[in-house]
Amino acid sequence: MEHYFSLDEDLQEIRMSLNKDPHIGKAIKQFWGLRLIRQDPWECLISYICATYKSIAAIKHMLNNMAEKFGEKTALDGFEFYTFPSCQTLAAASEAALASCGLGYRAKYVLETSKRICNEDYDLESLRKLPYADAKKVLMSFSGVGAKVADCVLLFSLGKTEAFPVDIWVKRVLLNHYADKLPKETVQRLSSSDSLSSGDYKRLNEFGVEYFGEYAGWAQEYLYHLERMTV
DNA sequence: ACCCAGGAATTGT
DNA sequence: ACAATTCATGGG
Repeated sequence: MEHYFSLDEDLQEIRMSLNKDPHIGKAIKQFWGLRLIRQDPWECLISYICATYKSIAAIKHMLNNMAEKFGEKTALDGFEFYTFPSCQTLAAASEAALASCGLGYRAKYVLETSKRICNEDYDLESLRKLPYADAKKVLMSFSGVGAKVADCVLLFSLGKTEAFPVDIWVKRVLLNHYADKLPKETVQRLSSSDSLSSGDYKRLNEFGVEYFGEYAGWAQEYLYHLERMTV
């Protein structure tokens, strides 16, 4: 349990190294109790593949559906729940059955990635040993996994604290509070467009990693939560 | 009915 | 390399 909530990390050092400006200072102060979870990489990978271009409420619904349909029913302290389905189970599922959980076009990605991990008996934990950039390339070779999903898995499951996932909320943070530190033409393009090209993702991601350093992922979480509370 | 969502793959330039 | 388009579905 301590491991799951990252309670062994040196929070003092992390907070100090991240406190580079008043805005993140405010976020750190407001979310003093924030922890990074360490999720199982398989569950994390599939969850974030499903999460692409979906609202958080809809994501919860999808994952519940998948667990009820493909997971195992277990009980703990009299509380019943369903485990997250194994890659063998999902690899054997039909695309239609996955789609009916609310996955839509993501069903194909989940199926392809499940089959590959199952067939190759791929151990996602082995990515821990690779440097951030190398592990990211491997993850992005799976179906349905782009830079954002890869960064989430690296941060939440594989201990890469320098990973800096850029979703629409982090994009808003950077535009609203860090525009003066970004290239002018990038800021202009981002504020006039709703989507994020792969090139601009890379620019924002690299800004985060360079500006906040080896704990950029923690910075992302502080900023993300502040932005969501502020709206 | 309408709008957009913790983006990625595909196609066009 | 980079920009535009498409993608299926649910919750607010």
